[in-house]
Amino acid sequence: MSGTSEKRFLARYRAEAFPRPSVAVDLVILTIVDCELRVLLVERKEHPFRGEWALPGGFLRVGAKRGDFGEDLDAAAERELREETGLSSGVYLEQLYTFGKANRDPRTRVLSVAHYALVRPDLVPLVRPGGDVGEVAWHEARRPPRLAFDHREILQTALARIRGKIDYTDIAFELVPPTFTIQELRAVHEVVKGAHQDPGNFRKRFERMVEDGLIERAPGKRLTASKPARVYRFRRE
Amino acid sequence: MSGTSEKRFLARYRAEAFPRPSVAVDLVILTIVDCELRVLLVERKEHPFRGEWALPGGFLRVGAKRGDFGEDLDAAAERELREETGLSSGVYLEQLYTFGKANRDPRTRVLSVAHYALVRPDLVPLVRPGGDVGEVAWHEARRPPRLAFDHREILQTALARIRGKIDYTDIAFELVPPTFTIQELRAVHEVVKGAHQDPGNFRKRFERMVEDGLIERAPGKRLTASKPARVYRFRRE
DNA sequence: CCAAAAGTGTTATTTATACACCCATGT
DNA sequence: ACATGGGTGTATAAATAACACTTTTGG
Repeated sequence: MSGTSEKRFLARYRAEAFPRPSVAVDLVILTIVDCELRVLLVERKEHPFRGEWALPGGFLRVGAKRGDFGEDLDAAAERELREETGLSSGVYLEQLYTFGKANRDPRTRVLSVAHYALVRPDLVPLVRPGGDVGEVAWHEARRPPRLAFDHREILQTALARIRGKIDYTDIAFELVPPTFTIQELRAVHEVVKGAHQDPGNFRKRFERMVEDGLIERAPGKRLTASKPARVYRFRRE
Repeated sequence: MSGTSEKRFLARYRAEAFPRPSVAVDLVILTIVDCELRVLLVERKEHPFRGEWALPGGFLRVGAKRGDFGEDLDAAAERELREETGLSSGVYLEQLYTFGKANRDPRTRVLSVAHYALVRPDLVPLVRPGGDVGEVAWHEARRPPRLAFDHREILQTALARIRGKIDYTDIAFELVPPTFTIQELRAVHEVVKGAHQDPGNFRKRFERMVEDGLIERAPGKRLTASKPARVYRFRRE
């Protein structure tokens, strides 16, 4: 398969012949706290956009030496997530879109391969902003402050994505604790869609998921302001 | 907004400090001919994978000089599409996914920002493979030949994408001529989903789209092997 | 007792699925 | 005349939506 002429070609290949873009991996890290969608933002310590809020992210590591090509793209996203939150597992992470307007970064040509992450509310207290950065905080995802670069557009794209996926995928379960009540799951749908969900009708959808084996009863009850509610858990296959 | 300290920072910024990946824009160009999903492939003239089939594509153009940052990512995709097919309008083009395994290209680190395009069957005869390349041909998308790089995975991803989108978007209309019969649109659904669609039931869905103003009657009839069929057209808003 | 939220039920409308059948046309 | 495929109808099941109601708890 790999003939000698191909080997010779590769040995002679000059990778530096053409200019290349930098590639950033930016993260839209979302959670729900107090029935509000929140996004994790960092304050920029350096130019450009110094002092403004931005999505956490970093550059894709590309090996410098021959034979070392660096890290996989999805590994870079996981590394960034770990660096920014301290969380290394139990977080849903998915590639979102690649943003590539030529002048989106004033420094040089930078492509942003944006990803989004969904952090369960029970993990939020464990989030430990990574070492070197300055201010890090959760903000209202729907009313973010002024954002650096095209990060506002990236955020909007992420919100549109989860809104579109919540009805036919399992992502809602990434935004509730390991055990949850019907109302808690309904609250997730309401927050993500930004629309009221009828409790009775939602219950029917919920019960269908139980029948289908997607959800199962969990022991115990959840104490609320009134009548305690039954708790369930998502059955990961 | 852009203070003098920021201007100084940008003036001093050394873009070449860290190694960068090459960024390719690869295209999954699909059409339907004779009730079969087809993908446009090119034969590689150079190493690596010389002589094997591959998705058409090329490198993102990044400006070399300061102040010239090159072309937008979506402009690059359109340019590639034009170069490979000669078609400059009337073709649906959408970003698919960015593939970034570190060793997906044996030459050097190359990210592939894959896009997919849908070419209406009436435009297929107008396709003029661009200048310099060698063999170019339509292949069965479901049974492609051996493909270079990770292009098989990219193709599969594109097929999965259109399968998932055909029921709740307008992409089916990108795979029929400007005017079409109910059966022609049904054939598109059957080919994309790979499953039989009941003619009577599909007609009901179709009629609902007519009521909703999404589709309208077009003058004339389509001659078939038997009774001539009514033709319709998609109403672009 | 009472407010609040959990949990249940009713009905109408729309949509999906399976399938039987009529009708116009070219050969 | 007849096979072919266009065009139509019917019955059932299931999903969606609007909304009224009962029950169980904490205060």
